Amino acid sequence: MKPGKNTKSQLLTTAIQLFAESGFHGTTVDKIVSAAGVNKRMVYHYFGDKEGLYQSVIKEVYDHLSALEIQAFEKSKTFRDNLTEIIHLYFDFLDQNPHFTRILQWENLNEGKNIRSTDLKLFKSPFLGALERELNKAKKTNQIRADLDAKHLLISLIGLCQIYSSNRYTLSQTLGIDLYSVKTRSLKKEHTIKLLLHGILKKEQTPQ
Amino acid sequence: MKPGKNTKSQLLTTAIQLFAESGFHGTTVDKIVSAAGVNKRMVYHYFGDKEGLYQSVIKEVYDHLSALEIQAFEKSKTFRDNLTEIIHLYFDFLDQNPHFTRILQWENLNEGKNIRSTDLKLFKSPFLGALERELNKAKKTNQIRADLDAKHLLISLIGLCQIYSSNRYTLSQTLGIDLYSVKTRSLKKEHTIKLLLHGILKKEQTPQ
Amino acid sequence: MKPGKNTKSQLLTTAIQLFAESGFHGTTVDKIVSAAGVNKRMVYHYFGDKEGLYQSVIKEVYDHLSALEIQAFEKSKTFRDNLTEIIHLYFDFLDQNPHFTRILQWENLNEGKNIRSTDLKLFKSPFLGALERELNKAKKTNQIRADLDAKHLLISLIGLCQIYSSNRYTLSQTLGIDLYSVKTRSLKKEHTIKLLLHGILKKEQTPQ
Amino acid sequence: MKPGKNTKSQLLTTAIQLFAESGFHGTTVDKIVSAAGVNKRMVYHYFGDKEGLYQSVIKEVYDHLSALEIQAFEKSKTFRDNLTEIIHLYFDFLDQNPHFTRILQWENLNEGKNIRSTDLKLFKSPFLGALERELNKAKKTNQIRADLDAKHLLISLIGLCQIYSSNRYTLSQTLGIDLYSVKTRSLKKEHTIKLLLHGILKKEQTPQ
DNA sequence: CATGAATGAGGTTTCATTCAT
DNA sequence: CATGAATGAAACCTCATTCAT
Repeated sequence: MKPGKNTKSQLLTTAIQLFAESGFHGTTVDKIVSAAGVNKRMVYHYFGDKEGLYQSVIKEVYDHLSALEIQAFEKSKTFRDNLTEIIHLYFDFLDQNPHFTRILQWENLNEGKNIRSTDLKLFKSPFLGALERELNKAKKTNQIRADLDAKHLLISLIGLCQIYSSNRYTLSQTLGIDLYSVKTRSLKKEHTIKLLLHGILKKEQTPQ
Repeated sequence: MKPGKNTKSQLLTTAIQLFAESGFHGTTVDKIVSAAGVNKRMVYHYFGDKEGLYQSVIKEVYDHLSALEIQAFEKSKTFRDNLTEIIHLYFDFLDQNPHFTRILQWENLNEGKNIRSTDLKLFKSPFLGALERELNKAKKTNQIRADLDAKHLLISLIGLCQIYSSNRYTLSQTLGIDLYSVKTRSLKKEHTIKLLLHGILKKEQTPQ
Repeated sequence: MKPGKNTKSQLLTTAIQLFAESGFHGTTVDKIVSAAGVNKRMVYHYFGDKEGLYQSVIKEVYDHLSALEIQAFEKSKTFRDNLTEIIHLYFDFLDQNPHFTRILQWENLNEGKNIRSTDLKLFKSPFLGALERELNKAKKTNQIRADLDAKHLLISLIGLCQIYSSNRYTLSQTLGIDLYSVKTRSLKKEHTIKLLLHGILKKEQTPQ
Repeated sequence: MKPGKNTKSQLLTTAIQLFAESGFHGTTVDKIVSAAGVNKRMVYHYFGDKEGLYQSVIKEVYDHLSALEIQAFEKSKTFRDNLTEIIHLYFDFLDQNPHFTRILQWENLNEGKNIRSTDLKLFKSPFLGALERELNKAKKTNQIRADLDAKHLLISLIGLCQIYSSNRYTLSQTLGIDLYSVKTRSLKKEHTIKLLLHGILKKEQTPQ
């Protein structure tokens, strides 16, 4: 293993963590290099400047997200089970990868400046392709409403799942409940799955 | 009008705008006072420090949000119309008050540090009370699923609406569509209302 | 009682305390007016500026010191008792007026800038006159060494007494004893009186 | 010589001078770096903050003082000569190291805040050990009073010598003499030595 | 490839003082 | 006589970045 690679990946790993925690302006190069245990100069050697490091972080996050698609829609059979599965998958992903989703939120607040300026142009949602295929199949077999648009449905799915983490603190405040108690964790899945299935499936397919 | 009040409110207004745009760390006191046209010292006179100003901004946002409840669930009659109305209201609010919703998102990323440290403890969601009342009425008349929980439903509603603005830039990127074109603006409302109504209403009540 | 006088004296009292504690540069006008409970503008009204207030403080301290002379050398009879008395007096004065002696120390460190620029030119040590008279009497009666100079003796007396308070903290550190324990308080008096009496009196007058 | 060491020691040297002249609050970081000819950032690089620099200065002063003991009580023979020698030494030290003694005085006025917070805990007076040894010898040979305590004697010695510099300006003012004229410089030594010797020695040992 | 020192611009905050009423 | 708002200079400190080795 080349020693340099180690320094670079160490920087990237630490930067993901710190940028996720505090955003671009809330993190300093000093904090990153000190947490990573590498020399400050190395940031400029490997990434040009702080912004270069940040963009590498964004790219890393997107690459990580891509891996999701591979898992989705592979095991289950019926559309209904597939949708159930995907919601579980997405909730679990959000829980297990808070760094990555936080980075996306910072980036959205920064108005996507860094997404546009990188070579991520071609990136597609990891779910979209799979969802479109499944949706078409289900429409043909008359299982779901015919007017459903895959993109909007995907947006809704993401919104329904992400809101629990993205607005975790303000919702806790205004609703007076802890969104991350064990109890709530299973309740939110159940609620979301039911809502989506009822919202999508034709009447005769609707679960009790 | 007292002379000092003007300076203070000028600072607050400008701070809301700039904190909304760039977050706490992305904004400088210098930028704020220069945009507000007041002396820098006044920030410390009225708000203690930068963080005090930020907390006043948060408080202002919450106070503004409270005004929403007054409008909700007042005009329409049936539950179905009421829900439709509330979604329109919420989408419109998000569109018309990007500053306020952005502030909340920054604050969520900051892990709610400032929400907790202020005297906003007693704040309740402006919609929750109204939604709970409507939900109970609709359950009694057998219009909706009996297992629906008002808080989770509210979370879902917020998630379905907010995702279009909160993830505007990453979604545009990954789905390849402009979420704020005129066409999409009406499509998203239509889609969301249908999804929610189907998701909630009993089968015989479901719209075609 | 005029209300203005009250404000002025309130400022002066508070300023003595704060300047004594932290010196000229360690104290702010804001702290003084806030502790005094008066409006900031009043400092400039009554004293011109911060330095004017400081000089008024110095003057107040000197005036206070003058009152000492009245007490000294009045009650006792023999020179020996008189000297004993004066040392007691001086130690007690230092203990009871820490503010005043501290002010003098700050001023010495400031190289006497404010002493010289005020109208304190004519001020004399409260002890010097009395000491000179006593010394002359004692020399004539052959009680003490003939080569003693009143001024140097006074300096030594001040030095012997003041060192316990002026170097309180560094001495505590380097000698490992608390200079302000009850025990030390009487020991230091005893020690100093003996040292001075032995140092001054002719052999046949020396106490055992 | 390492490149950085130079900047650090340059800062320290300049800081000793300026802190001695004007105290902690009377000196600014800007003045120090400009006088030292180094970049302001270096203060924070090497010392953390202004207070860190100040504490390093205090430590430097103490370390410097330690060097005194080596010289004391080495050359002369009799106790009387030794005491004479030590007073000369101390007066000379005060004259030659005004910076160091002033720093101690500032620190005493600051109530020893920085002495206590550093690792100077173990520091001992450079004179105390030597003085105790000499005192014991002299007591055994019946040269001095048996009731003399080394610590109080040391305090008195310091007080007798230091008062000329510590109260230089107020004494000049109130006694009307220049304490630093050539004439006074030798007079004060003579006076102090005589006073101390008379104050300590047994009668038959007392000088004429 | 790696390091610690160095830099200058700019950040937040505090100061003594003055203004308007 | 008294007040709170306002001011500009300057204080302490931090930033991203570069230099010299």
